[in-house]
Amino acid sequence: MNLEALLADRLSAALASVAGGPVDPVVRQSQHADFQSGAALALARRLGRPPREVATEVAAKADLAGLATIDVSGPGFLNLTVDDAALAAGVDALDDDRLGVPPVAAPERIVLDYSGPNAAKELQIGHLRSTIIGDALARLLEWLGHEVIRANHLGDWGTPFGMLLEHMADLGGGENEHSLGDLTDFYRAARRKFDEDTQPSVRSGAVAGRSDGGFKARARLRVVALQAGDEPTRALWRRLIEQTERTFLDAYGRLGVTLTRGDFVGESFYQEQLSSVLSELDEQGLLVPSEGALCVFPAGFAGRDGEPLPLIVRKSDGGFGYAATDLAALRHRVRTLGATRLLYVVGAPQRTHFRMVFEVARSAGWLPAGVTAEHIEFGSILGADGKMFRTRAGDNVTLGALLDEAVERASSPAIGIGAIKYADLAGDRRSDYVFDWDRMLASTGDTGPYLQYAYARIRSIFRKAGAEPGPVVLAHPAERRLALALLGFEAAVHAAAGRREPHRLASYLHDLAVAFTGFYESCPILRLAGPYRASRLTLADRTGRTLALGLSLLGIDLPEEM
RNA sequence: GCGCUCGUAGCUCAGCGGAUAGAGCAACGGACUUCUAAUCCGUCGGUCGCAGGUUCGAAUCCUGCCGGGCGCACCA
Repeated sequence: MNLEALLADRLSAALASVAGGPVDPVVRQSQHADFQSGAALALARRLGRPPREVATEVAAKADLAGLATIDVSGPGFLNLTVDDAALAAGVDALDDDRLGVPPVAAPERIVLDYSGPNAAKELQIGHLRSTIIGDALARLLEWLGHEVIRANHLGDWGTPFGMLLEHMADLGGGENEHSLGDLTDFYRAARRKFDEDTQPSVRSGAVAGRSDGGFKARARLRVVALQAGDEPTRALWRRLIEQTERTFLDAYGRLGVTLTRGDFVGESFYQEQLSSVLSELDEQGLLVPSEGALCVFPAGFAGRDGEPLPLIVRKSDGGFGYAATDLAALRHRVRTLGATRLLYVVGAPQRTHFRMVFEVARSAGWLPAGVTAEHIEFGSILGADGKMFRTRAGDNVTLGALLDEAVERASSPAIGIGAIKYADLAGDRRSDYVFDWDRMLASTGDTGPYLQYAYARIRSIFRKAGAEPGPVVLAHPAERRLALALLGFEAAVHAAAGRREPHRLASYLHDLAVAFTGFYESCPILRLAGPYRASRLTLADRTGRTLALGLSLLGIDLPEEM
């Protein structure tokens, strides 16, 4: 049941009849009543009539029988107060698995690109937001009835693999798995060898020496071998990728993220499509040689010096960068996978990149009418000092270490990890946020534990309650407030999914928990007998269902007890 | 330099064209013989960065300025 939509429906009929055409009823929650509409104010101006007069006419024509009462207030607001009987019936009806929310009428096929860590590295805190936000959106959109194709765009290709594979070969070809046991150490060691090799060319080290001379050069050759399909090199590469995929899946499992191995489609997958990306762009006359590279110059992008900014499709050394891969992936997702909507959950700093990619794709005809691409950007996680969140030593924080600390501090995986996820999802994703253990683990306030606690109390009641829930009767103001909150679920889910803003759902759930806690404090249940007890049990039951469903859509677990 | 983005209560943030700007934290004062007090109730606290403009109405839209962040050709 969607109260707002129901009220808006009834009001828009009245508004249309007064205006002689469709008018957006703009029904919103209000402090002055359950809901309000300011539509008459705007309409009055259009009609050149006094606002209160228009409002009065709309109120008179609105058919709200059995649903709400309406009155004109202030300069011409329409205040709507929902009938208690309608509220009670609405809550009674929330007894199915979907809480009365129907699947969308027109499902889309959505490719949702998120997480995207780099192979051969552990997941870092830098991947946390993309993973958490992306997974919440995946769950939400899927639950609403869309077909969601999760795409974990792994960084499994490119220049760093030269040094990684060469280092791996030095260690004995990766025969022994534990050489990759700690990927962070492995990566660091390779990096160190690469950086410490200052020799300008391979020539001086060509005399098979024990010194590591020429590591850099060998790494470069290794990249060439990888891209040329050299089988021993490919075998090393596969081994490395398999190992890292295993560690990613472990981390996703711990985090409670729905990505599976089948969702892993790394950059390597698109390598054989790159030449045709190039040729199609060329056929359309979009490709421009510049300083040795092949570029597209989408309109409206200027660089530091005011010159047009290129999207570099092929580098001057003949290699392909991420722009080419992103274009290939986009084309593949539309053309082969048949997506009607592309979502990229990637940090805000890449905004320009995605604008350019989308613009070029449109020019190339890879984003036809009816297909949309959207960059779901998000801000950074900051430390208490307001700078990027790092360890004391200045290193990136690994996800494993972060989750360990969360579980230790909360002494419960569900609570610790839920706290991290909730903190990430509770604010506007575009804003940076400060990572603060004490705040996110607080049992009071807008936090995961607060919501989980409300749920645990409900479960506790039902462990003790003998009687069955019964029809809702609203007698206490706290019951009414809770009922109203319960009926706001559908609107919250649609707001969150429609704008790809999970915090709309998170903050709804917090409001619901607050309404429940108020009810819990002032409306005893177990002590009662008869219809009021049954009614309150129903209210508690619906709250529990809504919290459980809502939090599951955000990817947050709920303990039965706390 | 150009572009994008953000500046709301001491702190962390909602609100993004509508009625006296909301939460949480912190501070202060209350509430447990009562379904989990990991809770609740109350008080205190804001010229919504500054200045103009559009509008019946602006934290919300436009312009300028100040301040922070990010981006600006071969790393993704």
